[in-house]
Amino acid sequence: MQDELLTIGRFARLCRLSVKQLRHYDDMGLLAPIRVDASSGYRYYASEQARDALTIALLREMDLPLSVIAQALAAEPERRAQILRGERDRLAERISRDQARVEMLERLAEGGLPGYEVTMSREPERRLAVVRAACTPAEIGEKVEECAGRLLPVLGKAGIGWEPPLWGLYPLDLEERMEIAIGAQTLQGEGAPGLEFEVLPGGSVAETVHIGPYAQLPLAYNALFAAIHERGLRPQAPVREAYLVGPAEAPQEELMTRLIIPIQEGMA
Amino acid sequence: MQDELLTIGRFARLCRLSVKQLRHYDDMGLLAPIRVDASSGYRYYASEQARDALTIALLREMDLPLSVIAQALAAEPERRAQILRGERDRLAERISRDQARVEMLERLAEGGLPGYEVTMSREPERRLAVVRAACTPAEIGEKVEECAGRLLPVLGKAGIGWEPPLWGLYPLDLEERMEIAIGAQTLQGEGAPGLEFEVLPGGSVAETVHIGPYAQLPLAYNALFAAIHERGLRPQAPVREAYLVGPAEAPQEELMTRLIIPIQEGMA
DNA sequence: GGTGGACTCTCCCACCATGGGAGAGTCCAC
DNA sequence: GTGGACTCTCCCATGGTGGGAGAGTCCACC
Repeated sequence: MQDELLTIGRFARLCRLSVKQLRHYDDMGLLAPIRVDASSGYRYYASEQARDALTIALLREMDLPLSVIAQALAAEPERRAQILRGERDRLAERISRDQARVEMLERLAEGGLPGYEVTMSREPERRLAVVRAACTPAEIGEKVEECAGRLLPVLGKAGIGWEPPLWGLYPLDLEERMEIAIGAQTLQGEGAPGLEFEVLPGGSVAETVHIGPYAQLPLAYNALFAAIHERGLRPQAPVREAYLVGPAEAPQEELMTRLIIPIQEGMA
Repeated sequence: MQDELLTIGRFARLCRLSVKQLRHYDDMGLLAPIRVDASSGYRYYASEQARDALTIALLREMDLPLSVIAQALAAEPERRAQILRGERDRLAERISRDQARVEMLERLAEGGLPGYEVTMSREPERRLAVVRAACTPAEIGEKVEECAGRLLPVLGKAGIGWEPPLWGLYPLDLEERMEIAIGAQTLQGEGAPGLEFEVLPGGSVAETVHIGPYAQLPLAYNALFAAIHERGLRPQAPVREAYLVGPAEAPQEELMTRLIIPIQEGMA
């Protein structure tokens, strides 16, 4: 082992980092040189610091923020593993978001930006037996499944007949805490434990049909809202989805969903 | 259709964009309000602009840079599809990088940051018959396959016997244009078309064995370089990889690779 | 013991997209 | 006419890196 100290340039080459990076890491207290000349301000690194520097480079290549790297380096092995798993989860989430994005881009590139035929029409009044839940935008998928799984047995036990398709009711905006409902159209029935009834008013609506995975619904909503706002109309909550062909009946690519956005009527 | 103009706040709510965003898009010329009051500076948008604004919001959610969105909006449908496909490819690449990162993080979290046993030892001189190629870091995988696919038939045709394993020779740094070589140890042979011979000098080396996918090799190299530099030693190109268990013999998780970095000797 | 060239220092600015906040001005319904 | 909600412009911050200016330092070679 040599005790010679390394200048920043030499050390940078060893560790596959730029001089700028090393200076930055010094400034933020992530990796300080072992000695700093008081008069010249020159930074000197020891060979032993190469391990930390290489680790930093490695973790940066995995896209960990420097602040997290600092925590990880300072932490006990157990805590460190926990931090790394947290970052792994963060990346895994980005992967799944990116996958949805790739598919949407694919579709946009194929079909062009329009791609959806939006119809302005009228809907009859419908009476739904519904089950409600609160969730974040990311959880919608599971929550909808869960609600449907609660709704159908309750209807069965209560002896309430219903008419397909299943319906979903959603707020206009995907906020952090949103109220959703899954329902089935029915004429009879007067309420049961965990079951409510909701009457969807009839009237003007904008609608379109989306064929494909639910992850690509944003494309259809984009077309719908574009059509509505272009006409100077106002959408009205709740947005309605009718699951014409659901995940139980067909693969992802063949799901068919009717999207309906009610229009506020009687605007001055 | 109403001809009323919308203030920025109203328009922002319609399009799920923030006021700040709309102002920014105006400043950069991506989406200018249809009218700007000369005295007050107030921005007024038309309902018809909602389509563009929604499209911008949609494409931003897919992580397209604003500059690319501007291009896409201004381009003809054909060119637009081309741009979108380009962005799709960019995202797809990020996905595959992220997947490699996730697996490495997983491994780091399990095995801890050390995880590799680095040995300082001596290697005998070896004479290799090699095939060379130039590539970028991203192409290494395919290029190695390709080189191996060229090497073995040539050896066979020339009647040159060789001793497993296959070897790979790489530069110390993964640069944008790197020279790699794939070779097999052999005693006989005097050259053939597209075949060269290289003698790897014997001497001090640092080595370790990596078990798992090639995408996780950076972890092993990290440990190797850390060990080398910690001792104040200098690595010397080319880095050598011996493919003890290759992709033809076992699944990804069971690949076994010996990594050898020669050490510069006789340092003053 | 010079000297030249390579290195290093600190500072400031730029990227990208967005948000926060200050301080001033504007709109509109009551 | 007034209050409250809205809008304006400016500046700053984020995170990680790179570029460049202008000044200072190191060291090997002559």
